[in-house]
Amino acid sequence: MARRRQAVTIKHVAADAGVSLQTVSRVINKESNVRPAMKDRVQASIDKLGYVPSIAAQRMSGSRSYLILALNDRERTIADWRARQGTDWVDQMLFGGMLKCAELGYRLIFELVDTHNDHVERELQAAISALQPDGVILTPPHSDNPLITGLLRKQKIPFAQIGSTGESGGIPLIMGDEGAARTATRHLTEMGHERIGFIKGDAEYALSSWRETGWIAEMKEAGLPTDGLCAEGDFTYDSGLRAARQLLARDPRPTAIIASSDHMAMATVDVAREMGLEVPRDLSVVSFDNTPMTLFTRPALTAIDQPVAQTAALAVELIVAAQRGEKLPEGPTIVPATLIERESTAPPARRTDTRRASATSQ
Amino acid sequence: MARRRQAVTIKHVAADAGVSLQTVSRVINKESNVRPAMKDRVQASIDKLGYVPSIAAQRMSGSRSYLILALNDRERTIADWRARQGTDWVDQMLFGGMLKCAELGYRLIFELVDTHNDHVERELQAAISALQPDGVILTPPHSDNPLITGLLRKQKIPFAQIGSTGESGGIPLIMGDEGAARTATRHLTEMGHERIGFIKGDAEYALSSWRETGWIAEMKEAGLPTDGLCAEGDFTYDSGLRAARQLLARDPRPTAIIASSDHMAMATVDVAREMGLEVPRDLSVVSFDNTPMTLFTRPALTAIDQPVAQTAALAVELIVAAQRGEKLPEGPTIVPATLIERESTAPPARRTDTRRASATSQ
DNA sequence: ATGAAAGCGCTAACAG
DNA sequence: CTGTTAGCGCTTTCAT
Repeated sequence: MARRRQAVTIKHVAADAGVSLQTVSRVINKESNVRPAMKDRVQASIDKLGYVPSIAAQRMSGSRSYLILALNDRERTIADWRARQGTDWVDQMLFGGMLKCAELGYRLIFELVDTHNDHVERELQAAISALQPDGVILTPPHSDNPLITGLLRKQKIPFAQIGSTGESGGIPLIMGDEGAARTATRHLTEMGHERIGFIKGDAEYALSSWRETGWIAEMKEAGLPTDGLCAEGDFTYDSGLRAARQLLARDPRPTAIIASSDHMAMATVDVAREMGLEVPRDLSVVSFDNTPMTLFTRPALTAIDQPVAQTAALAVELIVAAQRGEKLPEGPTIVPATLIERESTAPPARRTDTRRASATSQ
Repeated sequence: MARRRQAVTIKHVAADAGVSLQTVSRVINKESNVRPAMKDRVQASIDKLGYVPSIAAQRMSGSRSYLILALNDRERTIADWRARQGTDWVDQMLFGGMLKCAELGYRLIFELVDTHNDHVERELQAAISALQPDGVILTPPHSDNPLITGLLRKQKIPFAQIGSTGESGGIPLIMGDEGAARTATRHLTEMGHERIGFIKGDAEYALSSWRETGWIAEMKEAGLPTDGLCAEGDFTYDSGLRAARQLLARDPRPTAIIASSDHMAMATVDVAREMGLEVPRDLSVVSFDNTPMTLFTRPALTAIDQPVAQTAALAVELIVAAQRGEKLPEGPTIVPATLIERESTAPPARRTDTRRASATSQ
């Protein structure tokens, strides 16, 4: 086993530029106390030799590892991978997080943790000890896990909490779930829908209740009832089936349903079809998440897009800012979610409604 | 900026166990020359203190970084992420690669490179210098990029080449593309199809021609013609549209088409529908890749599954084995791809064929 | 503004 | 089998 050494080290650069190690180090770290002429000379040597600092060595002596850990729920992530249904969550996390990291000279490390396990602390501590990350990104449903946030706070590692309002001392980021639910509801009320059902997401996720709150608020403002129009779900297709059956069994039937996940929306479409209803003619469906499947189902689903990539990028930015001691925004950073109109929504068919000219929205 | 030190170091363990640093190191690295009693004592201290070695420090002195780099094409990966179509490639790479790494005490780092760029070498060298990985996984279409393989060979970093037969000195792994194409073809010939079209993949990928070869070989063995039944494609939906139009314009029309990607298969289904043909009644379609969309299209696509996760896991295993100086298998490791039968294939309709009883295969 | 010295946590090489 | 010594490449003091 040959001992592999760094090809070009700071020493080589120092020798080549005829300066001390410190000066090179200062240039690398963009410290201010280096004369421009000196800096240029050193930079020239760096470029010439193709020198890149070793992260391991930087971490050994300094305080930064240039590593950011993105923590995700192991069980759920693996289940998604195994199902091969392409939820796109991981991809979008990497898309936003990795690229932003690269931009800032950091590196994103994707990591799984057993949230439900008592060993979370041990497991997380192991990852931290091994990697010494400069920051951690927490994702639902464990953005507020006190075991995790407590550990990070104690170790003074900056952490972003996606989908949390941030009572636990991290940097909170939310994807505007309440507003998104209002947007979805308004989209339907403006088309003339009055009985709009809502299928909740997994109660373990804080965003599930935010979405419900948004729906209720918007319905109230429109002067529409919500009693009996809310069904329980847990994001899965099967739970969507149950919830949709429950809602569509009502008399009068809802003319539209908002589902808190694409899978539950797909289940709703399937239940409707089973009952002889056509989407969107007899039932409009709006889903949450905008995962790839919304493109391939027929009709394609009108969905609330979760700006996962953008949120991950922002999380990285804020962590780096925190790490540098910069001032952070006050409350939670809200990344607004937008509605993508596809083919599953239309004005209600059987109402006396002047807007029913076109059956499908564009 | 507080200087963050390791909470528990090898020193603490050594002190706690009353032994030298070296002994602890030996226990960590599972070296054989430690007496069981001693080893147990040290292990007890490790467990008690919750000690985890710092990979930065391990890398600094030793020869291993316990990091494996998975290299992917930047342009294509980002395009996929942006399109949000959930190709699942990244997920499956992580699924297989990350979990296997975790199992072996390694960590997978997902990295993007600009293959078409002249800076590949510089870029890769930078990643290697910064991370000092113990191994690298190369993925199509750059598994055989001589700039990359040359660099890795020179630095004596073990590397796996997914989708390559390994003339460049790496560890070759292929997903049995030729056999898979034969399987797909046989699936159709056994149903009674005689005019089976084939849509090629991007010529930049070696596997594109392997698949073509398999189709030709199987057709030949069945005594069926292939002339004029092969159309160019590049994996994209649009290229699939063109290729399908070309094939279906022939007279007599093919009764089945094998597409080298799911997107091209979906395009084929759309073209068929446009021409008033019903899938699978009038045209059977088999696709390659088995990405999530095959589940959501109607009809759901019969597809050749690419065992990406399994291949990535094997790549990690082989790299670690190489790193440890173990002996590797001789030729390319072939991970067989399997056919997943869904709804897009059926016996041809207009033939005098005894097997036409059921219109759709299960 | 620049340089010299002292480690960071760990392992390779060598003793005993 | 176990311990000692000398760095790995870099950044942090502290001098100059």
